[in-house]
Amino acid sequence: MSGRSDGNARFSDEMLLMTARLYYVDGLPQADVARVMHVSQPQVSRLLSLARERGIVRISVADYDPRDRNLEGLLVKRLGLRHALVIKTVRGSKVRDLRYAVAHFAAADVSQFISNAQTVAIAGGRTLQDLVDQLREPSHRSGLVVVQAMGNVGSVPNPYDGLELGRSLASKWNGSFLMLNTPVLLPDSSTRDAIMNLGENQQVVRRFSKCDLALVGVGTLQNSVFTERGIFTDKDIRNMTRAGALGEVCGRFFDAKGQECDTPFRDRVASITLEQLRKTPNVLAVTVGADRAEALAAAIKGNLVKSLLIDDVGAQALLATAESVIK
Amino acid sequence: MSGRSDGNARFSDEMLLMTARLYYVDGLPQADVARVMHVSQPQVSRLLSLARERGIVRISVADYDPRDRNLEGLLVKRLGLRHALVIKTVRGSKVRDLRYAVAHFAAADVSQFISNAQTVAIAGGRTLQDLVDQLREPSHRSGLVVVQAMGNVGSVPNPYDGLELGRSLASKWNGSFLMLNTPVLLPDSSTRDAIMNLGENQQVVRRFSKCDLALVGVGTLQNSVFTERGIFTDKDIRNMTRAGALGEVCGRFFDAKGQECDTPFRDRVASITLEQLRKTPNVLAVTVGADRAEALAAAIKGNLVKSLLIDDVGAQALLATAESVIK
DNA sequence: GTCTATCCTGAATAGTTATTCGTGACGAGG
DNA sequence: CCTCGTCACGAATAACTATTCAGGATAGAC
Repeated sequence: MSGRSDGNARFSDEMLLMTARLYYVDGLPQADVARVMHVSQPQVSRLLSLARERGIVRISVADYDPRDRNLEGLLVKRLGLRHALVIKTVRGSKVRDLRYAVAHFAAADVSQFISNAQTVAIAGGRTLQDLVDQLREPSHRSGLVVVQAMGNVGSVPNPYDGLELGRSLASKWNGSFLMLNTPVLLPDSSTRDAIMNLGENQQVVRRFSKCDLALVGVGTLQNSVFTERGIFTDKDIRNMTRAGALGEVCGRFFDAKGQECDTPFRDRVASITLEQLRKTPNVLAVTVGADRAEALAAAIKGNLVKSLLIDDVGAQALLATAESVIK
Repeated sequence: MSGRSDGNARFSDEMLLMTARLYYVDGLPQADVARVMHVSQPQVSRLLSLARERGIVRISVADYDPRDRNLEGLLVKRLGLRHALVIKTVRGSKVRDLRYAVAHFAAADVSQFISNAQTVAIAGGRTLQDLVDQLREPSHRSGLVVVQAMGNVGSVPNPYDGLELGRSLASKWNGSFLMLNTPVLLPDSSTRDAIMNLGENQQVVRRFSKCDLALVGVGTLQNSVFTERGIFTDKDIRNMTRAGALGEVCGRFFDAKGQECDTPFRDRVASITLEQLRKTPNVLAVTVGADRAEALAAAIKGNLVKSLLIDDVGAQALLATAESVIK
């Protein structure tokens, strides 16, 4: 609790001021400033960052609100969402960049959600990955428990699966992480039950009912974890379609009303159940793009999803879909 | 007087704002900003400079006063100078960098002097060169007449001789320049008079009496135009010393009282006379360093110099010299 | 006094930004 | 419809800036 408050006290304000003036006001390159100040160019670079730090130089940017409050309001009002985060995006971007932008601009708000929670369930997905990457714990708080919401897909660990995301999220909040130690899809219902009842997994399953917050993606038939990783065949997809499946959350498929579809897969999935999600106070779906509109509308209608983080184009598509259903 | 007021109107403020936010607030490198904004990195660079231009980004530096007002006050008070510009400098700098710094920080103030003048005489010297290099005409004014205060030294044109400096100064103010077409040192008095009376040079000589402002350097015996260019021999210097010479202005040597020394050189010099300088309302001496203190003190005492631009170390030395003389 | 441990520095260089320049798009004039 | 002039764009690259690293200075421990 002694000195050490500021960094380098050895540089006088006068010196920093002169350096800053030459660089920022007069526009000299650092090498020229260095000659005038009789120091080396690297030192000028250091002096300048110190000057910024000490507030001798101030760079202010007019406020930019990355959120589309208008669309957010519509989503909350028309779909009954608890929270909506709609991020403005640039048209024509690649999905990869879109995900990054959405995650970047939403990070601060999502951090709030997380900091207010005790227990958080987390699924997988690339937008979720970007989001977790961008998160920074706002204050040095501890006690957060993160649980993996669904089993692992395939045997190759993947940086955007719940396992990695959960681990990363927990470490950022200095919290603890509980993994769900099982493949997401098991050969049959009894095996599934057996594995989920193992002592270690019971730790996790018990938490599924006690989460304050779940972070999930929402998939479509064409674009779910199973489809993407090649676990589903075309035939499987047709079967699912026949069963009325419109979307997927945590490996579980649901219909237009957000009710879980009764298919052979149903009881082989190791993940938080839709019923448990429904009982979770806040379920934040994180998606990007317009192609998930129907699935999202259904998930929201079924109360599987309570809050939404999405790009503005996706939000507009979702609203359009919801409207057309009402008509 | 039509459109064309601002640069690129094709970029929305929204876009600039977002770019600026990502770069300045979030600290992303331009390449990353480019991906998010779906443009190229060079475009981000352009967007950012446009954002600064439009005031969306503001970089402010606490005011830095490069002048030592305290020393200036002392100089004006104790030596009776009209104006004193004392520039703060960093100890240990090379003379080259010192000259640059002094010129840089004084440029704006000297520009004022020049803009207020009708006719300006200019001598040579390296600090003067740096000064002229840094000058920018403040408003687009015309009508300035610049005259070369002393003949040329040697046959190799030199970028810090009056010829070049005068040409450069005049062009910056969109004024006209009159050169003094002669070597500074002639074989004898009659040749000197003959050349100075040539029609073309008479144009210039006549102006010598009508200058509002003269920009000059002040030399010492060890360090004058003549010494530096190898025109003086050691013997010449000894002769000068014997004649009481302490300093030099425009090729003319003066003693401790600022009176011109009566030496063989005296009548062979082609330049503005000391008497003409005395009658010039403002003579700004521009020097750097402590070694000219005595010469400066004498020049000021003799009313050859009315104003002074100097570094703080030089100013202090000058004050010390002046004090010791008084005692 | 000697030995660490720590900190500071600038040369070298990795990393980032600004500019140049060739290309292609667009529009006015033929 | 073609030609020409103008302009904007981004690839290449020049210019500039930040960081790394190794060596030297300094302060404190013994």
